[in-house]
Amino acid sequence: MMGIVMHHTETTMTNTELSSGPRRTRQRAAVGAIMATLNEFHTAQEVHAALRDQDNSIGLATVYRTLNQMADADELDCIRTPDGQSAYRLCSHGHHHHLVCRRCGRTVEITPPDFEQWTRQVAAENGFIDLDHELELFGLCAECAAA
Amino acid sequence: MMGIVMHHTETTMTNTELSSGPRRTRQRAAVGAIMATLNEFHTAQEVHAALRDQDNSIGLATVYRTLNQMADADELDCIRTPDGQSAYRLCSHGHHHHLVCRRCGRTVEITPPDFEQWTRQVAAENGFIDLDHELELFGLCAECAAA
DNA sequence: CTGTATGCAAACATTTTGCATAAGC
DNA sequence: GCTTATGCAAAATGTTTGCATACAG
Repeated sequence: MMGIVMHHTETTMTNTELSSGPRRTRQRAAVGAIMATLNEFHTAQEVHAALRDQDNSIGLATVYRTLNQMADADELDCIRTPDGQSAYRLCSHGHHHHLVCRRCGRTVEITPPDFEQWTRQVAAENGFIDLDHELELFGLCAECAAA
Repeated sequence: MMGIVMHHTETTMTNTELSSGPRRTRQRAAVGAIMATLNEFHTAQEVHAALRDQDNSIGLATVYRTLNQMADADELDCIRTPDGQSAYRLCSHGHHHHLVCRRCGRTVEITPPDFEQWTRQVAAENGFIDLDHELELFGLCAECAAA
């Protein structure tokens, strides 16, 4: 973690970080493809099961790794479901937020007025940088409320 | 779970559910007391550790059970932290939100303008009831940014 | 005394990680 | 041919549960 000195004379990775992202593998393509077809949030387990069901099974760990990476790369949005699982969805066009039914999981996209701008202002006022935020509303949708 | 018929002639619990809530035990009092002193969200593990530190140690499972029960009884608010733990806080009268440094944990209380009112409006527009929400901002505070 | 609450340890579920192997570039 | 990605199984994590015991009412 500290003070490790590398003594080998030359690395193979010559050019300055032209490494150009992750390698294109069947598994990564499969995850990307299936995420493209899903419009709601889904857990890693669900994605894994869905791939298995379409005879394109890949390792569960790989699903977790890939989803994490895609989320880190801002390709996916990630939220925590009320029961504590991570759920992912294709990240379209800048952050957005959701109104989620805590029973059936139905989600509605919402856009708070002036929200992003307000977060920047608050952060600036308090000397914070490198801002991120999390905003979700939870409730019972009409159907679940009726049932 | 179903169809279990009790054959003993009389139960001890005579009157119609005058059971009057949970029993008052040292452990439950300890959890209640410590939650009363905390103004931020804290996980079960943190509560357990805090009690141990003040030589009032109780079982971890009991902490989980008690917090769950208090949350079910609407005595505590519960959120999920970004890393997937449940965090509890005394259920106060009008929610507030925070700007949290993701390095040192320093928190600043923030009050989005018209936020609660806006959430009610959005929920109503979408037929959602029994609303709850979660809003936190994360960033690097000035000190941590300098370091 | 009766039944609920506790503590402990084991069970559980979800997610992460170590390591040998396969595969991309 | 380097090096990254994968799969598997094991570890780690956070939480819940079964059961014998302690204790509140």
